[in-house]
Amino acid sequence: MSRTEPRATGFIPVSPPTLADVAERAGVSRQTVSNAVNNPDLLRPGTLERVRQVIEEMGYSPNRAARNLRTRSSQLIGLRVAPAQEGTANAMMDRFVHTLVDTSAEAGYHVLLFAGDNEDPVGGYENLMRSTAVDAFVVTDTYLGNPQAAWLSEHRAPFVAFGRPWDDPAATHPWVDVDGAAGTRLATEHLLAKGHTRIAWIGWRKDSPIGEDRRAGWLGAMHDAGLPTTGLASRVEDSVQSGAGAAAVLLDESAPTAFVCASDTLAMGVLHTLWIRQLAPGTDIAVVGFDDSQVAQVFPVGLTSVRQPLEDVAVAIVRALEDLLSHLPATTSGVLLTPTLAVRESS
Amino acid sequence: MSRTEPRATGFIPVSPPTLADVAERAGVSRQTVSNAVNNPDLLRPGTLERVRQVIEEMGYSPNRAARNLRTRSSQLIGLRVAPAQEGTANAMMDRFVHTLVDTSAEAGYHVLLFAGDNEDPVGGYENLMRSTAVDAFVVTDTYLGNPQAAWLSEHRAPFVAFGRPWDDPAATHPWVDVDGAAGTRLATEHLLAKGHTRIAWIGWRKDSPIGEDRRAGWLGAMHDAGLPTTGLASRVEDSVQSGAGAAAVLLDESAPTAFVCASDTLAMGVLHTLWIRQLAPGTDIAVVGFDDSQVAQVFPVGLTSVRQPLEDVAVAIVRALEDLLSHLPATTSGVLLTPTLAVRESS
DNA sequence: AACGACTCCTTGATCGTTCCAATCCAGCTG
DNA sequence: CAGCTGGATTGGAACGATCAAGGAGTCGTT
Repeated sequence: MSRTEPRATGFIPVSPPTLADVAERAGVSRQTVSNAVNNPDLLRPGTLERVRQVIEEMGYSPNRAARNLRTRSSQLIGLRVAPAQEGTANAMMDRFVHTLVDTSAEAGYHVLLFAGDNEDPVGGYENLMRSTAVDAFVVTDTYLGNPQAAWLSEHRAPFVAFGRPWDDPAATHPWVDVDGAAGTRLATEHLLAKGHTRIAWIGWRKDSPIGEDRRAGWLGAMHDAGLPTTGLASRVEDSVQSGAGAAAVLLDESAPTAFVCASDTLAMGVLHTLWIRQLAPGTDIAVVGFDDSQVAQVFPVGLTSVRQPLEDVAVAIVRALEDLLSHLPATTSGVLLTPTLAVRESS
Repeated sequence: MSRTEPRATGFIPVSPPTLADVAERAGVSRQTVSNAVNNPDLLRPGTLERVRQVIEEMGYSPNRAARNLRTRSSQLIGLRVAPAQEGTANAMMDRFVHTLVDTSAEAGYHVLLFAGDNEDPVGGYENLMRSTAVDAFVVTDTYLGNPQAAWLSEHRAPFVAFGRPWDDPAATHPWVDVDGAAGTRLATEHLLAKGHTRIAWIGWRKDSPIGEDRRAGWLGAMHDAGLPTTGLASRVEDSVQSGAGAAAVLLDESAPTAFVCASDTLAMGVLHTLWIRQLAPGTDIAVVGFDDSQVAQVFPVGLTSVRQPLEDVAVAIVRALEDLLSHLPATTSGVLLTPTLAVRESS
């Protein structure tokens, strides 16, 4: 009687079996089937086996909408994707999304992408939260003082940030980040070990906390080695042209033998300048980039680059999400991971 | 009475308002509120206005799970992401996903990413379909004779493919693809217009229908121009090294003045060889790649490349999905779009 | 023999929405 | 004025799962 007549008619796709269908066929109650799926321990082994077999036979999977409605959870994690824009190297995001999807799948979650609107950055979040479409969010762009983290905190929406709360160290939300300073320190020490002493820095303008963090790693390593840094640093915007320009100026004025850059994009610029000047990367002048992007890997001269452990970031984020959603007291509020160095021909 | 006491207690996030809450406050029935949201035309203007105001006041959004359960649709589109793997240039996928998310948002859909397992390529699809978690799928990797399209067709799962059904021209599912041959023809004709006559081809092995398609564009353009092609083509696997090797051989044996490549990866290899031989791309030898990937854009010498109209692909896919899900007769089964040429310094 | 404790399973209610059929009401017709 | 029409609104049922109680049945204890 749960399978009324009109449901099986016509060429319209036949509805999948329900809990009640399985129950009837197995000669047990709905709840028992439910338990077979969600709490197998509650059933006697014999019953469990029988129910499982019927489930298999009928190809039953719990209807997600019904389950979501009842349990008030969707097993979905929302991830905002910025509007498609040209040029910006988001190959890193690609790697991150892949690992996030893989990792959260293991924890029983799927990833829901939603469109971001630059005009109204929190609109998408609000919508999904109010309609209880996702259980939590992963927020990735916490760098510029964007209002998302604050807004989500205020509205008590569960979320984990990829990126430290730079502007508000007192923020209480969980976050995972990569230690940029440790990365550039790694790069600089690698160059020091190779015998370089005049190691230049090309980074971003002062208003980027991430940029300042990365710069600090270079500066610290140089100071620890007792080396001077005056005239060896420059701050430009993140583009190939700017990187090329900065490299040209530094080469003319300070004669460095190596460059550490805040991004692969800037490093590309350096390589460009070297190329024009007929200097061989790696032999004449060493170059290290940041992010280990696609370009670093395929460039005719492989670019040594600081590589973020995005797999570990994804794992940490998913773990934080699980803690958050199980209403456990958060184990820790922030996790800081250390990058590695992918060494190639350019250094 | 719909708002029982315990719901508003404690620090546990207060439940969002429901249809019934809005109805009570507005002094109308649930159904009327529902109509205000979904079928405004059915309401008298005055009523509509009043209900809308209450909705606004209370910050009401329909609960997605409940709606999904009742309507048997989730407004979600499933997209499988291949397991994270190193090296393969999927920056194109990145661009595609962005535009797909944007486009489907306009049509009221979100994109659900799910993990793919190489062992069991259809497992993820089956799961989501049986649990009615998504309304349809977008399948992107139809190149190698993978079983997904066939499996989905067989199980009557709604889906649209990005990529032609090469192995089965009789397949009836909707698809959208980019005309690779037209792209390489465009590239070749661009080079012909620049005065080149000895234009070489570096492509993939014969078992790739996409590769053969792209090759055909070059071949056709050369034939149409009455130019010989013997000794000017080579087939290798898709890697920088292979491209570099092929370029070296071709330069030695056939003295081409230009290269058309089946991918940016191969074009990178060509540039590498030119670099080693101190030949200037663009002035000495012209090079054209395929996909307009990140590397093409930032390479010290900008790489001319065939650019797939991924935005248009996304739009066409979403349109096909809408047709499919509204149970309209599909307007057309397949859509073939023409790429453009992004001209840079290398040609 | 009665009782509680425990295991295993079942029953009714519920989540929040939309579908369906029924009802109300004003305006028109004959 | 009854009868009809059609637009606006309503109440009950259903979607398919889980939750919260409650019943059998078995066992050991008093």
